[in-house]
Amino acid sequence: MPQKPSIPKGTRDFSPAEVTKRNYIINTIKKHFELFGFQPIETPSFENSETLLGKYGEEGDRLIFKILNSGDFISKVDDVTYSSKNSASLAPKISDKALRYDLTVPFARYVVMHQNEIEFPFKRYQIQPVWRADRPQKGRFREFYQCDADVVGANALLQEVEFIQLYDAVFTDLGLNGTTIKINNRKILSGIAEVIGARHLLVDFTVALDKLDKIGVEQVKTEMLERGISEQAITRAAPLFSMSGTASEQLDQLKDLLTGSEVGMQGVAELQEIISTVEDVGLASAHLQLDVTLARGLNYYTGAIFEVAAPEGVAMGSIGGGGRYDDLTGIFGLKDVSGVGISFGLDRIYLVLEELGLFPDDLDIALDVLCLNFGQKERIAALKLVSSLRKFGLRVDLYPTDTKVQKQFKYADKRGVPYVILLGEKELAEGNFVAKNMKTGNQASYALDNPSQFVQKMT
RNA sequence: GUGGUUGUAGCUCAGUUGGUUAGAGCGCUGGAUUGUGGUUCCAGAGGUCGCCGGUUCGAACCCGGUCUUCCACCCCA
Repeated sequence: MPQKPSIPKGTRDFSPAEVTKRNYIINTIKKHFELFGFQPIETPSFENSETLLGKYGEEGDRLIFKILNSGDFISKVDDVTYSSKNSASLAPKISDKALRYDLTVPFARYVVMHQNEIEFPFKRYQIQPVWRADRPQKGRFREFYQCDADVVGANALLQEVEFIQLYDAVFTDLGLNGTTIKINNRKILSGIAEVIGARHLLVDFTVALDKLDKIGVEQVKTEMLERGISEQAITRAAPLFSMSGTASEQLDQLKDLLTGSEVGMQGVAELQEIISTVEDVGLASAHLQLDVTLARGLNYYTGAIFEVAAPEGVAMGSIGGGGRYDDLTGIFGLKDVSGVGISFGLDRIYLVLEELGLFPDDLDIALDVLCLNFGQKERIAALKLVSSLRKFGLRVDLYPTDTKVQKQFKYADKRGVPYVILLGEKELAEGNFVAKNMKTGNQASYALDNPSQFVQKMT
């Protein structure tokens, strides 16, 4: 019995038209990464489990795909663990490898392992798939691509500015105008937690605060209470819930709030410098927006935090994110290497471009010319013509069999080929070929020994 | 991991309180048309109704389980 084919939940096949569109996005991102001086690296699809586990918090560990050991792995498990039926204790005994969960942690591992060959500051980019054992929903998959650019080994706010420009350059080039680059600073969040007396609850505080635009003030307060933050502390943090005005006005309000916190004031100063530099330089199409409620889940960010929102009116989670992490490589034994990085969410950008109809029209033309097949006698002349046209850089194909002309035309029409060449008995005898423009229906004939005339005509 | 939702032809979907042989549009194949596509006309192929089990004389329809889709939560790109 033939089995019904299927693919795992949250994974996708990509058809030619989709791959073409994805490549268009990837190539645009890659182009700008390189224009900004980033160099490509690649790392393995799977890492040793200990490299990944514990780096993304408890929730993250649950979402890491674990790879079963090879061989008779179950016989090596001791009886107590085996009969305990406890996944958490059994997993490490039967799995010592796991699929890459993001590109940042493998990059940190790469930097530490190759520190002697690297020239710092090291700017690298990496475009590879990552895997998460998550429940799929809109714009969320279990296998998806991340396009990351990071720089490590230099600690200057100029880098934050550069990443904002990079976001702007890529989204402008893609025609995606009106994106919002939200920026915040982890130090400000720490400072606030400090001055309201909830330092030990920083994570709970930020996770709840992050939901402000989604669930509203009252529910955020409720969630903070549930997470153990006192009513008094929430009252003190109240100015945050209604921050408004320009970036510099908001920064002034933050200064008032954070006067007692050294780290908080430092965050304000950093943001001030980044924002004013970006204002001086200017952005092409993106808006930079200070958003004090921006938190981002990952615990390793220590300074600036970025998140990019699609233009207004497009219902989509963030299409990019990033930030500064002062000590990412520390967990692998290399101290005092700071880094900043951003990530582009390829799959989500695809959905947004699709929704707004921003993919170039000519992207789905995969063949410029189809030469029809008239049979044995004309074959050699057709093959010669096809290869000489290919030398002009045209994408040209010869229909493989000499079926009915009607059928070959239908094929050309369906593939959206703009030009069809007819080279039959008549043309061969006269030493020329006929080219038909499929859009206008016009046809003209050209000398077989001078195909460049046709090439000039079609461009 | 929690809650909900979806699954019928290649695609989008109908299908009456459970009742003979499960339909439509689009697409596909062939023909009208042996050197001209898109439009039109004619004909044809294509289904274990997601899968497993149960109830029933009888199940696409009711019940249970399972997988899948999409959505919300958690979290995140």
